[in-house]
Amino acid sequence: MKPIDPNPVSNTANPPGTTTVTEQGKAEKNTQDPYVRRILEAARELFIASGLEAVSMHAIAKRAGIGQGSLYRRFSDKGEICSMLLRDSTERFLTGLEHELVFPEAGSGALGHLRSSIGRIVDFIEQHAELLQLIKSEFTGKKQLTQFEHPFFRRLNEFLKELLVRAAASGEIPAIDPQFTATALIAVLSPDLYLFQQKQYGSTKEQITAGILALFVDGLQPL
Amino acid sequence: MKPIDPNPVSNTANPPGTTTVTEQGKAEKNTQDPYVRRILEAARELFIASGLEAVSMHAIAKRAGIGQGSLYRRFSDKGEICSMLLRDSTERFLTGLEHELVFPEAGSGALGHLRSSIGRIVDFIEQHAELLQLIKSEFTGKKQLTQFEHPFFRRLNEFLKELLVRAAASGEIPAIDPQFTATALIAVLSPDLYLFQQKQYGSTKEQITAGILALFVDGLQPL
DNA sequence: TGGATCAACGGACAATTGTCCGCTTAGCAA
DNA sequence: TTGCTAAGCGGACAATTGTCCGTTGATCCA
Repeated sequence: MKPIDPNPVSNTANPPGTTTVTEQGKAEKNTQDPYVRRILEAARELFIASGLEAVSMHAIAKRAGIGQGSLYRRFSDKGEICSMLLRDSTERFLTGLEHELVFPEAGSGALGHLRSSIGRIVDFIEQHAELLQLIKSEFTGKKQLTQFEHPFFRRLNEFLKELLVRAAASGEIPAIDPQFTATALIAVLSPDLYLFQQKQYGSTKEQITAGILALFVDGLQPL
Repeated sequence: MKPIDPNPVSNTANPPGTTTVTEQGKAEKNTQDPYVRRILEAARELFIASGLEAVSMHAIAKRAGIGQGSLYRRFSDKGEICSMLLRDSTERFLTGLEHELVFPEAGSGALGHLRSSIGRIVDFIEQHAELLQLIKSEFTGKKQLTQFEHPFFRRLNEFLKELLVRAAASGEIPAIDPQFTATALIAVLSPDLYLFQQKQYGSTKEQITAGILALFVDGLQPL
């Protein structure tokens, strides 16, 4: 597909032991690359000015003062640009959730933890529904992937699975398939469903949260 | 957007009382229109020959021996063509489900009915996952809609809601929000999740069905 | 300092989607 | 039959996406 994008910082050989650059590492690096900054800055300005849909890749390249090819070398579609623009938010959000996995609040158990996390996730989805939706549609369109394969949802999936495993281990819920249940939870937490319920039935955030909790927390408690 | 497509069968004034043509009616009519038949036939042939993705609207028009404009007048995108190609299957399937709503099997109650229906829906999704997926992505791309707004999922939603209402009325499950629960069920039954579980974890149809039942049938039973 | 090398730049280009509009032709009245 | 009207056909066109390749400029060595 696209040629491998080598580390643009320096042409000298990599110091031993650092040859493999993780996806994460690459993305972090990108954010500091002034070239990438220009692109992201241009995109943000245009998005704010005209809305997400109205902005073309060509327009972003032009605004950033670079060619089409150069833009596509960094970002293979608009969804990837959105991903990067959301990166700070998602990173902070996921890190926060994962941090609590290491130092859980005492007292409420894994199921209580799940309950409060779902609330926070719904908050986050609500805040970023539109961008997340665009990320998803670009992502699934080009690369034949489902939303579940997006890095953000992957990490969320792992997080939820861990909570479910803990709840099962401590006997708070019966032994269900934690992998499947976590994915199902992601499906229900997706911006898609949120936006639909809101638009179609005028559901509030509280109603949606309650519905999810009834299914995935209360519903799982031992009979 | 596109000019209203009047009933192509006759130019004479409509008989009184039949002026409003339902979406349903329009679609039924289309299927019989030889012009539309040609398009669907061409599309089917090309799809079989080259796969869904590889076929362009232009190619379909060319194969059908008509112009681009004429093609777009009938079908605003590839997803709509797929919808129509699947129409017979979905119609038969939904009619079957809805029929049982009127004449339910005695003995198992609404919850048992829900259980068996979910099994049948998963079967159907499995059979048509690829086409349904394409329908969804085209649909959501152009018209800013979520998968839940597609006629097929709408009807499925209504069906599931009715079963949930009955189960709640007969005391088999607690009084949950049937509308939300039905939509959540759709989200979990979507081809997206099915394909992901299958591809990523090699899940079988039985495992997926079991996971759904655990959440939406067993999980809802009174505590 | 000068030349060789090569990564990466960016614009031109092909492919696709969806719209628009001039022309054809079917249907009707005289 | 002839002329009128309008439905709708279909190709040309604009817009967008994503790729390819000729060119540029930085780095390194002599």
